Amino acid sequence: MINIRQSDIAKELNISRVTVSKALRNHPDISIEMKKKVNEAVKRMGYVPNLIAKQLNSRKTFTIGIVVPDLENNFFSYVVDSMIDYATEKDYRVILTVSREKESVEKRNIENLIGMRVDGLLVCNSQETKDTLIYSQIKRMKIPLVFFDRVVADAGFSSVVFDDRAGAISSLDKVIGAGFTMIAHFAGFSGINIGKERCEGYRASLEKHGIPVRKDWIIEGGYELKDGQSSFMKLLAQGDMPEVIFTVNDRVALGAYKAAKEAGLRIPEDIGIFGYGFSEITDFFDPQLTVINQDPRKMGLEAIRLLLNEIEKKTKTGQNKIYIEEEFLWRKSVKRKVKK
Amino acid sequence: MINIRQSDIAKELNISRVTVSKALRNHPDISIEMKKKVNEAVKRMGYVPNLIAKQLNSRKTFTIGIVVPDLENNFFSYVVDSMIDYATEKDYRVILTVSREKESVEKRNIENLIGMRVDGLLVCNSQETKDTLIYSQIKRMKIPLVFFDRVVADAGFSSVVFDDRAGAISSLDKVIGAGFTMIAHFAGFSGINIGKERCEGYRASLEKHGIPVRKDWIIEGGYELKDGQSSFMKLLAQGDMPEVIFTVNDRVALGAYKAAKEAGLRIPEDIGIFGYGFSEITDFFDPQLTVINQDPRKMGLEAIRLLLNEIEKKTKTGQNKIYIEEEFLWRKSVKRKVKK
DNA sequence: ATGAAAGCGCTAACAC
DNA sequence: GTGTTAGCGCTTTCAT
Repeated sequence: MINIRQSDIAKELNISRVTVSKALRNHPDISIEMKKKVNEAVKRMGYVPNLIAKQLNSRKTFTIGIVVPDLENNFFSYVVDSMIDYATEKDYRVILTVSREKESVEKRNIENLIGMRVDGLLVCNSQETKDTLIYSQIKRMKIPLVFFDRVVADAGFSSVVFDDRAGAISSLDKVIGAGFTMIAHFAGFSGINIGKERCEGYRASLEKHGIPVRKDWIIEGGYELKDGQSSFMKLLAQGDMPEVIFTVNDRVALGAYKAAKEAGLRIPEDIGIFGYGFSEITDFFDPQLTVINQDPRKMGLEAIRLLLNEIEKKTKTGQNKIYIEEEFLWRKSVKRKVKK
Repeated sequence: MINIRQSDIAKELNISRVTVSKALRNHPDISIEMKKKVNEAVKRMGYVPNLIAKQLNSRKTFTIGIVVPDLENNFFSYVVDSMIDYATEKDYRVILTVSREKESVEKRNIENLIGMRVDGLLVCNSQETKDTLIYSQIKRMKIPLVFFDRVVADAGFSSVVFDDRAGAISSLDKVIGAGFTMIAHFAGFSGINIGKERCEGYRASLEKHGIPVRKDWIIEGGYELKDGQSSFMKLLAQGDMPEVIFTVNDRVALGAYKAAKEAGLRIPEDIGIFGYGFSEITDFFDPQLTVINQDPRKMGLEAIRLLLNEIEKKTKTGQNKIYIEEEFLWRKSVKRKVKK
């Protein structure tokens, strides 16, 4: 690698390195002719300023560190995309790391990013994450950090999350409002937060409308396609079918689609299906999934916005909790019984 | 932001900063007891080494700069994911930039990454990119660079690409081998490289098997869903339907799906559809698309592997051209007429 | 208007 | 074993 330095330009022009530095930063000290000369030499010699050196003595890197659990999950790739978009607009760079849902990797990534002296961190925890020591250290070091989607509670950092319980309730309200009362739920595992809140919302809405909550219609499984399939099979085996199924996420919904079709049931004529997800993916479903849409771009944007504000001290650090509104998109996979 | 430096530890322990530096790097000079003392202080005081300073005098950053045109395109997010995977494994970091298919942004991103003194670059050009000046400069600076997917030819860099023409031919061969002769093609625009090669492959295979190429069965459109729909409508309007449609990519295929279903045609019973794409997405199609699979992870992995080898001088720079094999996945959207 | 000196946090080379 | 000196490429005083 060949690198031209300011001092090379200085030598070439027989001036001091400081003059070059000032000229490059358009310092009023320097005469216009000199600036012209310098800029010319810069082009001619192919000088590219060394940001590392600049960062070292400014103690500001214009770099944001991102930690996501997994990029294979398209949700996160959209989140990251929107973050980079905004960062670029504001002249920040992004170092992207992936934890593969491993607590140890998450920790290593964060240490690495701190070592790089990023100006701030955007973190979505891995599913494993229990040990919050590193976060209290970040707090002590006063490094701005914003959690998104998954949060270490009580660590004293700002966060951007969805309000799952509220989203579930308002969606169920709509489905019930459209004339349905027989609604099953393919839940995740009640252990994990995400599944719990959605399930609670489901129960709350039914109760609100005086619809009895049937235990045999809440089927706990996992969060993957196969879980949707097996839950559907289980439901079918029980014999007593609901009109609509509310699924904990889009992969489970797709599993339900497959199982339903294999059982010769049409969607939405024979069985309606809706659930959590995000529109970019569920667009592909046939029929398009009626979805409680969690917009990854909104989340990414709010998170990095908040972080940059905290970095630039426009907002108090660690005090903000933003809820991203979920949007209910009524599409093809559920058919209204009652007109709006 | 609060940062502890080696000198702070030195002061605390009443020793020289150099001793700290050496102890931290486990230098044989230093006694075991001293190392213990230092490491203890490190923990206690929350010292995190400043990589910026380290990079400045080692002139090595262990950082790779990536430029992709667009992360919304899931293909690229998988590519990036696999790159980060491998980079992390080899203790490299990744700065990720997105050009949004803009030449100007691509250029700015690259300059930025060079300024950060990344050890190497992984670049997929924007669709606009014409001006190759920056690439000749990179060549002059001897910065290792590997192009992937889209390449600036003759810039003297290594590259990793798919061999579209070959992939199309071998796939068409298989479809023809399964008993089909009436095969239409929804092409992109012949102006763009990607569409051209695929179309050439289509023609070449038909000709090889003595099947006349019908001009009215090569329908040029764009690369988006709506283009697949309109191409299908056009085909339908012509009245003379093929048995199978070969589409230039998966979005066009999905458009064809939609239009076919609306026209009351069943896939694959009434019409078969297959095309370029990648399996992660086309899995969602109903029925699953028979696809010429371009594996993004393979591409990402080969690209960063090659780059790291060039960085570490295990391979000559700029001399390698790797073709990623495309894999034909025979799935549900085309039904064999003849047994294998 | 131009330049000399000092320092950002770290490491390599060379004393003691 | 431990410490001193110098330098990575840049910027920020402060002289001239």
